[in-house]
Amino acid sequence: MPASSIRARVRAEMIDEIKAVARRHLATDGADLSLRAVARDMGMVSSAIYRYFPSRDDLLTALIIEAYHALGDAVETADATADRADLRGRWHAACRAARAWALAHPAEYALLYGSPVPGYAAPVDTVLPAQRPPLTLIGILRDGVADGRLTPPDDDLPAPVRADLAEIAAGLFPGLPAPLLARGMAGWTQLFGLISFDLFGRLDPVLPHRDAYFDHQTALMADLIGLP
Amino acid sequence: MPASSIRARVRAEMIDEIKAVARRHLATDGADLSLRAVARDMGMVSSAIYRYFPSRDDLLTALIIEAYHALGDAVETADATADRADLRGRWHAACRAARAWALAHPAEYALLYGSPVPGYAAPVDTVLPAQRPPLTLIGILRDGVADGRLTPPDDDLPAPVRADLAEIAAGLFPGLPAPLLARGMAGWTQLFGLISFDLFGRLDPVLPHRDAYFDHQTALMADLIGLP
DNA sequence: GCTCAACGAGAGCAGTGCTCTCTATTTAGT
DNA sequence: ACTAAATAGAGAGCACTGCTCTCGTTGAGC
Repeated sequence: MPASSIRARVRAEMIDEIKAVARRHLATDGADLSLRAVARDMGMVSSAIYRYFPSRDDLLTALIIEAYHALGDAVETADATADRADLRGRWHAACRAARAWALAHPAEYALLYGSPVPGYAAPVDTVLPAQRPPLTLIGILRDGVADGRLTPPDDDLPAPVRADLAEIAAGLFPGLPAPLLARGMAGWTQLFGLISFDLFGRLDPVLPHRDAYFDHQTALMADLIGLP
Repeated sequence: MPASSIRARVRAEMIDEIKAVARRHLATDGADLSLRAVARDMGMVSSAIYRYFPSRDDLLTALIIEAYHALGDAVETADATADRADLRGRWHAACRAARAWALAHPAEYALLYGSPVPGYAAPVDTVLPAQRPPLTLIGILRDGVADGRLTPPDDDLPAPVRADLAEIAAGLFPGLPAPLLARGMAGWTQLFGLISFDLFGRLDPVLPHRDAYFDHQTALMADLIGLP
């Protein structure tokens, strides 16, 4: 191993440590990450951080990508662990995994799905990781259609909506009918809304039994989709 | 009119103007409201603002309450304008009004439904205004049950969920069965998710026909609820 | 061994929310 | 009508932020 790589390795470790400290700050102090506080925690001066991240937004972007992957991993492994033939079981497992991750990492979830930071535009690097959770969910439907366990609905969609959805399906879920894709996206939208309301304290005072409520609501969407 | 009230009137006008300028800043600069910038726009120095609002959070709270009422007004009048007997028409009108208001006031919507500002806890004054949109939506279901146009579903809810929902119904929607309330809340959650995805740019590149998509998705929820 | 890039420290800039003090004005009480 | 008190605004200042620039130091490649 050439000597040059030790500097590169130290650099990579520094980047990792900065991200780790920043993630810790997110968890304790909330979503407004202070670069200077991160630097202080590392015994560095704030300008030194700029050797590794050109700006605070770039650090945030790195954290966002990592968070998307963490959430994606959680959802995908939950789905993969469930019985492949049990579509409804997979749906519930994936939904519960997403909610569990969000409850365990509220600040990171807010980073991903909260209101966009003013002036911050999500870079292209984030769009693929961001697609993983919905891709997993709708992948369940595609599997169901493929092996005949799930009979797609026959909604009459407005032509332009059907065209848009058909294009999406052609690119990501070959063979998935547009009406079913629409219902799957409804399920994903619902999942996001459920977790957001849960996390941002919109229903905890009025609904003490939130786990059971969540399960029932995701079951409603499973019904809408037609999961057996 | 006693002379004392002219000072009070000027004060009220000042408060209104501060809120108006702040709202304008929200619309142009995004959600991170700068108190100093508002003061500059009014030809005042920043400390003078503190004669009217004890802190930046209090100014934000005032804006939030106003925004909730603006959204609530939009949704309620849309519902009230529609044919009272046409439950599905009322549902769509209310949903469309909420989305239209959000698209017209994205920064204020983000203030209401985005990730909570770190350290900012919504005061009690906001909870009643915040309930207006979902109250309107579920009020449509209550009306439907009351006049027999809407037959409630017979889902078997987990006992604790049924109890929680029954308590909510007892307080806000007497006579509304718990399973129907659950479906109505699903519709509200879905509406929030739809608008958020739409507003925060999560589906505009992939779904050009967003109006039609929105209508179809809200129709799906109307189906789930059972609106005729 | 020399050279140049990388690194960290430090100072500094413009901006933020907020507090405190000081002055002018308006209100209220006698 | 005069005085005392409440109110409004200005200004300075504190601690903090992201970010830029300059300065030595250190380490890697030739």
